[in-house]
Amino acid sequence: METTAHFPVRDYDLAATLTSGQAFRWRPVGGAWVAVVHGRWVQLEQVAPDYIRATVNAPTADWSWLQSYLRLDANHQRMLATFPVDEPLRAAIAHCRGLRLLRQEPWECLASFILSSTKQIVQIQQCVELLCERFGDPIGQAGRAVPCPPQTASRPQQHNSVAYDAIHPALHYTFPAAARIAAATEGELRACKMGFRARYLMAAARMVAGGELNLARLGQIPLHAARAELMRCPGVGRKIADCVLLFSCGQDAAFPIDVWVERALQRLYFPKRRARRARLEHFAATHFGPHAGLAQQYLFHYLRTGGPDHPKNHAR
DNA sequence: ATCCAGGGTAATT
DNA sequence: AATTACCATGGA
Repeated sequence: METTAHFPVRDYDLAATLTSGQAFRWRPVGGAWVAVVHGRWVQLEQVAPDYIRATVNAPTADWSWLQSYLRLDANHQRMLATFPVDEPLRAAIAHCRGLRLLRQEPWECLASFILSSTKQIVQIQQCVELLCERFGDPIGQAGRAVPCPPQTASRPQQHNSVAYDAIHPALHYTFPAAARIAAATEGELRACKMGFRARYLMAAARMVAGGELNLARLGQIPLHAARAELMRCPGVGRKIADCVLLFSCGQDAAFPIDVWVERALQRLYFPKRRARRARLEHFAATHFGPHAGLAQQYLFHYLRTGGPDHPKNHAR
């Protein structure tokens, strides 16, 4: 049993994947990335283009939880080969070939994206972290128990992770279970800066904790059925439902359309006249193939970090 | 200061 | 069947 494991990879850009707006708890620490996954503290580092090193805080024989999370069994080349050959996708893939999808824990993913509406990614990160600090369980990097978080744990230095981990290397929190959120009050949730989303999160937590909404089933039923199931939650529309299905349920045809992707589809595929949302949804469902969700992630990442619309490229 | 952010909902046109 | 206001909050 080891606390370190090495995973051979090909076309896996760890940094791009962990910062592409699908997961919100990864923080840079030196050249590595730290988060809590499946209740365990874990540090990941791309030690070479074809190797990812994982370090955990307790001797571990079974790494399947991490292999699943990183989707290490996915055949990335084959997935890219299913894409239609068009210029926007070609440019997006050329910009970052190793962008991957993760398979996160469904409840964490659902809760996080309920908090995402009309928020910037940095804001979502802060909100999620605050939620974990208030309602999650403290765990230690070194595997030792963390008896009591410091009194000011609610705002540990703005989450500047590098400095923070150097000073308090052991302080991390699990993502709170649905039952824990359901047992809180809406006021306590609002104190985590989630505003009007507190009511939505509470409702979803009760549905999940009460067994009324079975997240584990969402990956095994047709996409449209899974989507409808998630949209029973107040505050969860098609976009958030598709995010949860794509980022945590392995529904690879799910295609969340946010403001960035909508602009991309509009400008790149319907430059002449304005296409309605329903038109874009139909186009996405028919044009990009069985791995449409990955294509969506490529367009999103490209537009946000280097595409023609990016500020650094002085474009409009 | 004003605008906008990985939206959703209910109220108006 | 389409727009519009509103929801809290913080960063740009």
